[in-house]
Amino acid sequence: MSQATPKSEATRARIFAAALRVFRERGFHESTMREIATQAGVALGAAYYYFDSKDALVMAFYEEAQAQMAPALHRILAEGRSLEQRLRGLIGQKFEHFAPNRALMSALSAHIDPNHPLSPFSARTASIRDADIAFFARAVADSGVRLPASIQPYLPRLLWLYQMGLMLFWVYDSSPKQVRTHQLFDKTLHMLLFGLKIASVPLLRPLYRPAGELLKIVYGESAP
Amino acid sequence: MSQATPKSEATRARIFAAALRVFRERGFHESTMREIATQAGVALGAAYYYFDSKDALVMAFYEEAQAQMAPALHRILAEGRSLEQRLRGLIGQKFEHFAPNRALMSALSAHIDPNHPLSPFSARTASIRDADIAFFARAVADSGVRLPASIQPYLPRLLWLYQMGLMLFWVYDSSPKQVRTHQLFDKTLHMLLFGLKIASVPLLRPLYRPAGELLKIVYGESAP
DNA sequence: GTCTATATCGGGATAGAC
DNA sequence: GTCTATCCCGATATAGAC
Repeated sequence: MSQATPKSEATRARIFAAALRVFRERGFHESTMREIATQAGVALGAAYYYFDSKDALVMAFYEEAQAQMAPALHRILAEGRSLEQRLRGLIGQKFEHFAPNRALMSALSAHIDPNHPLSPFSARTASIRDADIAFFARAVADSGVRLPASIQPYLPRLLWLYQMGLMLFWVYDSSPKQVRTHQLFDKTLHMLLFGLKIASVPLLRPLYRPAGELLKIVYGESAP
Repeated sequence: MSQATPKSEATRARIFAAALRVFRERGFHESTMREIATQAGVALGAAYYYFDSKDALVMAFYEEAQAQMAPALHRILAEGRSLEQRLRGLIGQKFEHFAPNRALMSALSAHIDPNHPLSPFSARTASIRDADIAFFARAVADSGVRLPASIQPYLPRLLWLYQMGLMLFWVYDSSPKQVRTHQLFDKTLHMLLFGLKIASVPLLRPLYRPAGELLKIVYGESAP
């Protein structure tokens, strides 16, 4: 997007930092590009020179977050042994990382529309999403989880979706310190692991076929 | 808000109709109040006289939809005997009713934020939501479904949530005639009914307690 | 009470001067 | 690369016609 001229890189960083500051204080919607520019000590036009739109600042935020979290996520996968430890670690790390910007996140989660560039399901965010799903794939990989062949390949994507649901709940969780989310996380994680454990039980056979077909439908061509 | 003077009622209706027309053509975000007013043959001020904001037009759309659908939903409940028939009927009716405005709906489903007035989870839409959930309560009422006491009371709200999830998928389903949604509906409905049937099986006991606690947490005070 | 006309403001985005 | 000026739009407000 822009070459790393030290000078320009510094200006860009200053604008980005100012944006995060303003977003945190005011919330996304109430923040204005004018104020961001002022806070960064540049003119409005300069802000638009570096970031095509207010949304572009958010994309930068996403990308930075992913880059910053990656080492911690790798460490968690390496250290954790059980699927439970790993999932708890991965998802917990996200909560921790995004906590300071929870207010900002809430403005963003508004974008469920897969056609909106900022949506976690959009084409624009595909690379971020795929990299993220890959972490879940690694978490499952040598965990000994066995599912019907029609379902197994979708597990990483389903776990990612589960995480997104938790994040969505978290973002709008007004309980002190978001305890409700953490309780929800705890309970659902146990239910999930129990579900995986009993998935091969004969009683549940009638669920396999429709579940497999369903996943094929949902992940048919486009990919929420 | 405004008394039913025939004259004023007609103007209001004209503006409302124009808004829906413009929304359908342009999409919600791209529609302007100026164009809606022009299309309705009134001045901008008149549009704002009847509708406080662009969002108010959407609220009116929601309310009108509910009022228009109510008779059909009652009929479906009266005619249908099994839970399956009823759920299929209720949810199918929604799809049918909203089909002409699917593009508009997609712009609206962007509002997941419970704090946003237009969100299906907001305080502002509570009465619509409650009335809607009541239909699901009636669908369950004499259907013979038996769940653990810690879960049973939440069933109508969960079914409503299930419906909202389907609608969300539908709204962004780009497959021809939204076949994918209808396949998804079919499969998940069967899985759901099977799940309800086997819910009391001893094997699944370990799921009751966390599930009950979880629902208590989620529906604790605020009510998504 | 119903509506027009118009002015104003804040804010996202762009064009062109420098 | 950066700034100034400008446009467009949602929203609000107001004065006044009928």
